[in-house]
Amino acid sequence: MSKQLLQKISNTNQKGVSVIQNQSHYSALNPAGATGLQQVPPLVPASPGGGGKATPPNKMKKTGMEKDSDEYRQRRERNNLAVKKSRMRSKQKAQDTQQRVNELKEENERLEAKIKLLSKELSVLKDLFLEHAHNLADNVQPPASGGGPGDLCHNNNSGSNGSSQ
Amino acid sequence: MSKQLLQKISNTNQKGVSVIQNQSHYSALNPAGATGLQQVPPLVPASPGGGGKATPPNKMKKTGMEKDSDEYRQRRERNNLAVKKSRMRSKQKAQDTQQRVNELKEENERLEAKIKLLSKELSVLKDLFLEHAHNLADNVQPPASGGGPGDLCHNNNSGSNGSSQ
DNA sequence: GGAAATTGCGCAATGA
DNA sequence: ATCATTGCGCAATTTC
Repeated sequence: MSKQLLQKISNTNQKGVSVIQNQSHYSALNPAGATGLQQVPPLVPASPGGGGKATPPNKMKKTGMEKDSDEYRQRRERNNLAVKKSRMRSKQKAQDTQQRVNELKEENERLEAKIKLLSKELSVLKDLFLEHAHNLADNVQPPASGGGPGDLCHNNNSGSNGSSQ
Repeated sequence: MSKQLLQKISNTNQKGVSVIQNQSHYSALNPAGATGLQQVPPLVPASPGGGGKATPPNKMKKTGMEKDSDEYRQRRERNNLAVKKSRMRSKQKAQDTQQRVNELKEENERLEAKIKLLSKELSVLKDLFLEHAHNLADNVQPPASGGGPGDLCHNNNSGSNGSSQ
């Protein structure tokens, strides 16, 4: 709502000379001379009438480049098609990329969850090891007395894994 | 990469004078047949697509909506600006998304590597456990004999995890 | 050199 | 009513 004032006023002239140059030929409205200040020669003058006003830069590659030309129309149509196709592709690509992001994010979460799980398992096992080590160090080796912490062989690990997914 | 630049340049320089160059091709003179490719007939039967707006004999809702109107010109200019801005953003967004994909891919690789590592660690520890259990089951419980596989207390685990990122 | 593909840009309809 | 989005066509340029 209020931040478009400083962009490219460069081409937005405001000196009073609105050089709005329509490169069309029709211009009964704006016959040459009105603006007087007219540069930027249209590469495609396409000036048909050629009456009095000389459109000097008649630099068309081919004679007969007029808009009514079959050649022209055909080319335009082809190009329009190509443009459409290209844009469609572009859009699709962007979409695919976005989807890729989603997939990757998902997988990322999965992987992190797995890491968490593995870390936990590892932690448990290590604790068990430490405990065992302590028992050994304390020289406490009761064959199978009370249900103390000496019962190391029971691995209460859940299904453990080994297979991913 | 350099295409845009060149384009811009071609449009602006060469004269040093920034002219608006309002390319309203097609227009009054443009006959109807130009492009029959119009799926959605606009409320205002303008000429084909793009900048086509003319069909001179037209009932615009607003008197003074003609091209020479100040109002019109102003609106157009504003819209052009908005369009440009929007497109810029769109492009930027696409770019960001692409970058995001790359980042995510990288992180995924990292995570997978970590998983691999953790899995390996876990595997080793489990093997140790099994071995120990075996020894117990075989009733082989040498207190601390030679450096056989019974040396369970050595945890060659490096710092490994604990910290993320 | 030529055809298809990109790209920047403007217009108009439409959405918010 | 204003700005933002989007589809479309044109033309210049690039790519093949």
